Amino acid sequence: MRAILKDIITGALNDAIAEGLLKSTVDLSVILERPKRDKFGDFSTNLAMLLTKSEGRAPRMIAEDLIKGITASDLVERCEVAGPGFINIFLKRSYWLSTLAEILKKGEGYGNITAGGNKPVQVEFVSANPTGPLHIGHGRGAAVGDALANILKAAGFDVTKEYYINDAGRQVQNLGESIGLRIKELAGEEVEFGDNHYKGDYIIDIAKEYIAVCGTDEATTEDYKNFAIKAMLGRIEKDLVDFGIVFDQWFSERSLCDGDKDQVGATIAELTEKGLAFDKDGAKWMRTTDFGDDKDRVLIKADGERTYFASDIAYHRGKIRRGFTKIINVWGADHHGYEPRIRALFRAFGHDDEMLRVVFIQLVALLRDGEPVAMGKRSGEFVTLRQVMDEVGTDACRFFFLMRKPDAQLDFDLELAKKQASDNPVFYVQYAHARIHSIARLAKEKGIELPDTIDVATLVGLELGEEMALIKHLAAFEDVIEKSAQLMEPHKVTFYIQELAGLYHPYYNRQRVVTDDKAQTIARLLLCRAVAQVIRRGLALLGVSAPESM
RNA sequence: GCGCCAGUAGCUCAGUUGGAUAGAGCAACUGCCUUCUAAGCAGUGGGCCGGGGGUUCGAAUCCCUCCUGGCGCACCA
Repeated sequence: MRAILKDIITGALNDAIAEGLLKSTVDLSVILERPKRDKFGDFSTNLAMLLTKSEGRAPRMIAEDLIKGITASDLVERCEVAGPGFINIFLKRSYWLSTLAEILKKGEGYGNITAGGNKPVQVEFVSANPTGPLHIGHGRGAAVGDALANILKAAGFDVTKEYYINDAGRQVQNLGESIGLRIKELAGEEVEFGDNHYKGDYIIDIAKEYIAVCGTDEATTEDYKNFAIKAMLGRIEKDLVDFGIVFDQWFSERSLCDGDKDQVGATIAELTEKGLAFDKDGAKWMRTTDFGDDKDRVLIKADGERTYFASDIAYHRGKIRRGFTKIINVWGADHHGYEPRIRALFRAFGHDDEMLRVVFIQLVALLRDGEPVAMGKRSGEFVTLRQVMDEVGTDACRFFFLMRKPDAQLDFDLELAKKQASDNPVFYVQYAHARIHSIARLAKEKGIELPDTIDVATLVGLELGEEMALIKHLAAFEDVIEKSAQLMEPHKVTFYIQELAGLYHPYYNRQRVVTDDKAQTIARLLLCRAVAQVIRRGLALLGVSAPESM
């Protein structure tokens, strides 16, 4: 739709130039916006104001020369110059009705656009260490990552969702040791835990599982570690599945340094060859400062052990090699200091680091009736995703995680999320959907049949201002998806469907859909169907269900 | 000290290639159920867009500076 309008305006511009009214040949990309006020039209452009410099004339005069060509289009009802030189465009009602017909025709596919050009994109998210259960911070990352993946898919990208498993290195070593200690303890031995050991109850559970499966024979920390990683990942995957998230790929860090195909070693060797790695103080470093980092980074420590960063350069190198043209990492905001070195890696290997996009997830502050849940601002770290999910349900949980832009701290009120009233946004939106289905059921009972083919004539019964407002909002859905994908901000979809529900409820309250006026009833039923369809699709992008009755 | 993110209505937040009178939800107050779900709707009040400079026809938006808050500055992951 936007494209059609741009064509109209560009056409008007060219006409004006051809007639000698304008002289500018500057290639301006036409900026179209949806004005805040109805009286400013369905769309407006500031093109004339942008041309003042090159034309050397007042913007309103330039605008006058442009509106002739715009008005000539048969989609345009009228077109006027306003304010400092805006061109406000009003489209014909028939245009909007045909748009609604189009939306209905596309059905569930409405919302799919081609902006992504089918380019392969990877979204890596959650990637929590398999050393403990997912907490609500991970949950927010999971909700954002998954919604982002859905939105990018709708925007026409070829998306792969990936979880990076940190199954190598110190942390999982600590995990193995922790299990070993608990097993000894269970056997009645006196044990002492170190600061680095995991002491949660889940460790005891896994220790018991180990005994049940493998017996009490002497075993190595390596055995415990491998068992525990598997057990933890099983729990994490279960949490995620129950949260509605299924990954395309689980990528093991360990697989990057498996003996014969040691990609970490190979990547380090390559950096050394390029002169980008050097030895200092008994350690091997990467010269990340050459690529914008504020200090160089250690790859291999003086004790011979590799750093996490060493694995990560091999991992990201691999992402590029796997052919992804856009690489998205969803990280906790506390990792933002890590971004420059990863960016450095892209540039070190001659890639445009623009292909990397890191989405940072801010903390979640859990509240109950407005009061902080646990002491301390990091309460989110101590509450598991499972607890919250079980308490408020996955729908409310996911919706709440997506109500704010990822990089803004989020207040999550558990009582509000459970509340079945209009001040709970998730219920507000779902309720609009359920109401429409309720009407549809009534219509069906009354034997009202909807036509198979829908055109403008079918919809002429829609003539109220609030009906046009609904249609125009429906028509904006694809723009929202494009923008949301482009900026990697799923909350735009959340806001959009809240607005849509906010337009629908008053309409429902004021107007009756099923009446004795057959033609009007059918038109209104179709409008309702379109609203339900878009709400359902929007909720689906967020990973939230759309119940047909509540 | 340096870096990143933020500061918009009482609260939580939208507002992103600079646009017209800065928006929404909640909370508060006042109304609305013989009618498709009142789990809803209508109305009212509410703002030096953190402060100060600058850029220009125009700034919440861009630049500089200061203040405040969060986070990060490992041979941890």
